[in-house]
Amino acid sequence: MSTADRESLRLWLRLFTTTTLVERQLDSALKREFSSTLPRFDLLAQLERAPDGLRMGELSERILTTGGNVTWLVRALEAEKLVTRRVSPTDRRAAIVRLTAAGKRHFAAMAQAHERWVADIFTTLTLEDRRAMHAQLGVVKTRVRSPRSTP
Amino acid sequence: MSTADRESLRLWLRLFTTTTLVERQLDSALKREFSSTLPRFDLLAQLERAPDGLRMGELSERILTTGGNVTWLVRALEAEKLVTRRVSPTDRRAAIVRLTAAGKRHFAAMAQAHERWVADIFTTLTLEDRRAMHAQLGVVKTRVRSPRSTP
DNA sequence: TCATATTACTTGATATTTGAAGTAAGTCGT
DNA sequence: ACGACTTACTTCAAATATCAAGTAATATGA
Repeated sequence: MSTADRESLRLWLRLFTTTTLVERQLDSALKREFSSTLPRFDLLAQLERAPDGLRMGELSERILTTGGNVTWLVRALEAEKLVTRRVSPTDRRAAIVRLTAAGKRHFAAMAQAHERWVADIFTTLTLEDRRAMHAQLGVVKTRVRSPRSTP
Repeated sequence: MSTADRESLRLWLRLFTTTTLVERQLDSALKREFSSTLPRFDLLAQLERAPDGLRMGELSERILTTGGNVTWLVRALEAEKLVTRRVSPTDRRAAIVRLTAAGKRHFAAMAQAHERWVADIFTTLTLEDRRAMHAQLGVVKTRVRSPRSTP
């Protein structure tokens, strides 16, 4: 194993640990303050950005989870009247999920707190560092999305 | 919300997405090639580094998971003869987990492949970038471990 | 225009993870 | 050396996530 490989491994371990720690912190804060969770928050965040709603499949791609899980999440959110689901007018197989007015309000409140928490964590980095890291992660992300010789 | 906050959010989203994508890729490769999973691999990796074994509590801290989950994982690995569990001679409440010879062999094979996969993903970054990111993540990690005004 | 894919989603069985009790063993102060 | 904490772990139930079918609707192509 070369030095470069070792550095990659070190980086990956730290990336994983750090992300997990941040994730836990945000998730437990959402639980504590809003009785919600990060996956629910992420799903709502996707819908917030899509005024015309999203299909189940689009949701599962965007929040990186399986279809079955999205069905489960949406069912729960629907029961709480935060989202609605209706059949697509152009494709009767597809279901289109949208935020309700209550969902928007609820999300807005969570988003504000979430933003504060995230900002508080990452302000330990300079703006420049954050931008650099964002760019570098972009490279990795692209690489993983289009694996070459990889697994 | 300031620009700085927006940058933090952007960074966090990308951090989360990228990590999740890498995680899935590694996990599915481990499944495919070794019928294993990332959590199992991580647990074995901790044991590999600890020739004298680790207590259940130490394991759960290191792999960032709950005690109940470690009990579950260790039970499964024990059933496959990859680890052993014995009562600590100095503290009869504590269980000490160690790799078996078979466990070491099995881990070595996985580790080699795992390393290749990780290297393959992260070599898209220059060595310098990897080191920089590692250092920056270190700052964030420290920050999350000792939350100030945060959640 | 019909048979054959393909796509979009749901379902149900499993697997995994968490979280809150519960149990047993140590520690501490008196 | 006793009672009241603390610690180390396990258990069990509930919450989440995955995976493999299954169902229905749409597309494709002879």
